Amino acid sequence: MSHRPGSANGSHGIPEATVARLPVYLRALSALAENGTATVSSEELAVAAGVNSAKLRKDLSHLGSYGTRGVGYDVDYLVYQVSRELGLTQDWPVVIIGLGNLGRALANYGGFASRGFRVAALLDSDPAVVGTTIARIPVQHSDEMEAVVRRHRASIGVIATPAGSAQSVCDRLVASGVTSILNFAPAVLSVPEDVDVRKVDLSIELQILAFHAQRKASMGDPAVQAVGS
Amino acid sequence: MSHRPGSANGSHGIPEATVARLPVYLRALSALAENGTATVSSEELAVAAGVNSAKLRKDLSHLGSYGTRGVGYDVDYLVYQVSRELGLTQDWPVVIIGLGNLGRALANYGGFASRGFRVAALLDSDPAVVGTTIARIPVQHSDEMEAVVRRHRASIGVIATPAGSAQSVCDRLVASGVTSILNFAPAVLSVPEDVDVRKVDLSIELQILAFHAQRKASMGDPAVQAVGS
DNA sequence: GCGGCTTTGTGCAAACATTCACAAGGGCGT
DNA sequence: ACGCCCTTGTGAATGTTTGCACAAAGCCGC
Repeated sequence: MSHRPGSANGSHGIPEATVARLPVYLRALSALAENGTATVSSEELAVAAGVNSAKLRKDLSHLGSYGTRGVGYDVDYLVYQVSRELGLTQDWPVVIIGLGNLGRALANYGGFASRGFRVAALLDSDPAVVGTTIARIPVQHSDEMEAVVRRHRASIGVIATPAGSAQSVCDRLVASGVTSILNFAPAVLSVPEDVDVRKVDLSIELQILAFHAQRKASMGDPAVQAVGS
Repeated sequence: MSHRPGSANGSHGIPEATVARLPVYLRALSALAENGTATVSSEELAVAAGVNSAKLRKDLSHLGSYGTRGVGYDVDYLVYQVSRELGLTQDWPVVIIGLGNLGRALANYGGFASRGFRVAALLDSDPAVVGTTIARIPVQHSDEMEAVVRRHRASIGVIATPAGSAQSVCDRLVASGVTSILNFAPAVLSVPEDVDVRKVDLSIELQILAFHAQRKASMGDPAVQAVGS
């Protein structure tokens, strides 16, 4: 990720940790709105989002003073403010590259389409897949990448290829003008300063779980407890 | 996630931020090992893992002094040490619940099986899916969850159900003895202290990308620059 | 064996994030 | 209009993470 160190807390800068939580708040708020709830306190929203209420208040305070003391936050208003801050009031065309099992699942994923994201095009290099239709969208050949990206004005690319092709696909996305990349391939991507990469990696998550699971398992183990003391 | 605040840097505690990076190092190391590389310097490994070399050295120093000054790290030895620390020298049976598009992709995901993780069982509540076979594994009914979890001694559960059923599936996993959960459903799960939950959520990642993309877009926009100054 | 070259491991300071605790402020009943 | 109660917004304290910069330490050639 290319975040300049000094740029985090500048004149209008929202801390990275806060940005990462805003989508969670937004989801909780949307659920409340659908529920018909008009206002919500920081404590209630914090519980729904699974965080501490002081943290939630500080996070929201970075967006502005949108609450009313003694009352709480107006749900609809806050949904709008958070959406706007996250840039979800505009349309984000997304291109998915790689339509194996995962890419197909992503293309069909409903939650994708909501909230301003729209799957604009699908690309793959396998001739057996090119030409087929997934989720009503035709799969085009990766060679068309640059033309497709420019035509759809896509600025977000999702890489769901095998690890081996991830970097070259990434390079071509960047060359086509994409500046935000969501990478599902188990590979470290190197990109220019101004391009953002976020990584989603099940294998890593499982390994982190395994670490904690092992620690929990060894807690009850007398041999290890003896060593630990 | 249920990490007691004080437990982070105890007697043998490895910082959470470090744990999250160990799998990345492990992957880079495995690639080097397959490549036939015998030793690697912190600088080389840091580049391969996409981090700063000082950070890498400090991370590794939490596991012990496994490097040789003036030389670097023995790749095979380090692979072993990191694997052991992460708990990957043992077998982790995993149960996947929910076999929609995503669950199916996960069940078929090859990288899953490597590194000690083994898909032990598949569960779904849809009668149309129960009884079918995915990746050579029969899909059983969710009602069998407790029996299946106990029979396979599974301690890791993967939730790939719709958001609506996630909490109830989670509760039943916990009741069956699962203490590590990887949640793909867009929902906040509430669990007891001793259960670890990690969340993987595309929608959130996309929203974070959108935030930064919007900021980048408004940087070049004269109107916004004027307001910023 | 010794000096020079290289790379690790780490003390320290700065940056960042979390949490507490409370003053400031707004609504509501009287 | 006033005072009480409730909840926000935030200063200050604490904890965590990062990154620099360098001393400690191993290898190699001579």
